[in-house]
Amino acid sequence: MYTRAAGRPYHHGSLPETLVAHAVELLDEGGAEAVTVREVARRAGVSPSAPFRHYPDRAALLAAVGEAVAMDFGAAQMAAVESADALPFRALGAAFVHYALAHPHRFALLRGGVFGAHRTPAMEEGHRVFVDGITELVVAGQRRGELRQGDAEMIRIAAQALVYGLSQMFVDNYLDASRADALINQVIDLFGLGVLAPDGEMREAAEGV
Amino acid sequence: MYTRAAGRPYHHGSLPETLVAHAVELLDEGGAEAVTVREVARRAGVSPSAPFRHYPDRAALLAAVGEAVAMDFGAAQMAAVESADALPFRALGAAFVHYALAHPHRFALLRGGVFGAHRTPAMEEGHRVFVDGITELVVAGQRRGELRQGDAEMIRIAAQALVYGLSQMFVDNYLDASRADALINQVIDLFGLGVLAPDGEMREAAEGV
DNA sequence: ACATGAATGTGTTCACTGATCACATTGGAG
DNA sequence: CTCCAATGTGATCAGTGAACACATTCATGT
Repeated sequence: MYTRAAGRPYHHGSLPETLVAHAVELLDEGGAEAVTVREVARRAGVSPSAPFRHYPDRAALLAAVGEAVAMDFGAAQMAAVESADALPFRALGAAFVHYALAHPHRFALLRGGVFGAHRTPAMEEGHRVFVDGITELVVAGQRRGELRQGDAEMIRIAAQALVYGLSQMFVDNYLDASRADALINQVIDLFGLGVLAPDGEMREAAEGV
Repeated sequence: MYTRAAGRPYHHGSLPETLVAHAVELLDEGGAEAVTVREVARRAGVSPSAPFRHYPDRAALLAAVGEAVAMDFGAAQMAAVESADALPFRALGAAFVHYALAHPHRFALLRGGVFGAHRTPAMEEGHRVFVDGITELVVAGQRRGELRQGDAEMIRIAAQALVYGLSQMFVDNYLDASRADALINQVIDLFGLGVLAPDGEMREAAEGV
């Protein structure tokens, strides 16, 4: 049973935003499966069916949470690339992994949202901007002669996969989070130079293509 | 209400295995969340509470599913590395991504299982063998002068992150699965050579460390 | 051969969840 | 000031994980 608190007026005023805020809270506490419509309603001090006025179903609520989280993530990435005097790639990669480490459950949601198939139209745009920005950075690096020539899009994808996978490994406790910084730097260095031995036959054969 | 089918004997005989088999079926059909204890019981033709005799709770059943899937995955990886005459890394990476593409839901489960924090003791051993095998391959490559010197463990982690992230991107429909083979090869090539331009200043500075 | 205890399956029940719907309340447009 | 659309409520439904007492069967020792 639910009975409205005495003080609060019948109409909440800004329920959608409040719901999302509490949902993010629950997400951070116990992952997506802990985000139950009822508990969100409970925290908002509202009846169990009230959220359905604003979100057709639980998935829609989670999608709204995904959008909110995506905004926050995007802002963090922007901040990182701007505060980096040099080596923007390293800064971006580190910021990406750090966000995943700081908010593992948000990262899991982003995986299915921003980077997944469940992108809402609103997120589509932000994501495109983000990705295009990175590709731009790659092209600029190529123009300066720093980065290898070739399909910039493909280079971006490889870099993204690397950072993405590294983040996931940390989140899954597969790697020791306390060694995160050192590992990130080593992995990025390796990605810069390549795993093939310098002056080795294999490298020269591959380079000669 | 549930009533036992007329023909079947009271005791099933091999319920645990049957339950896991049906659970894997459900996993492939609709992901982990589609694996409900009741539906598994239903398919096994057994009462809703029967599974709890063999698995203390749903999580334990899913763990058993994880083990079964891990075996299958491990076998696929072994087969790939053995059938590869040369370039075992490429074969391994491709097999990894292909498994993820063929069984996206299994891959998601493995993420939290084999590669995650929820490893059962039984999986721990298999995983160790797998990882040690890869590190061995790296060390062998270094001895032959093919691969760059340095911490073999770190090289393994980087390669794993790359393949892991690439798999996830395909699974999440972030990348076009029909272009998988070409992309895998390009990304692995890039990982071999490194993204820094050959004969560039940045590479020489980094190499000189 | 047979009794008996352990293992396994059944039925029922509970609390919780997502979802729906008729109804209550209220703010704002006219 | 009235009425209506938006918003919140309460009750209810089916499906879920889980616990429990009970039923059935298997296996083991004598």
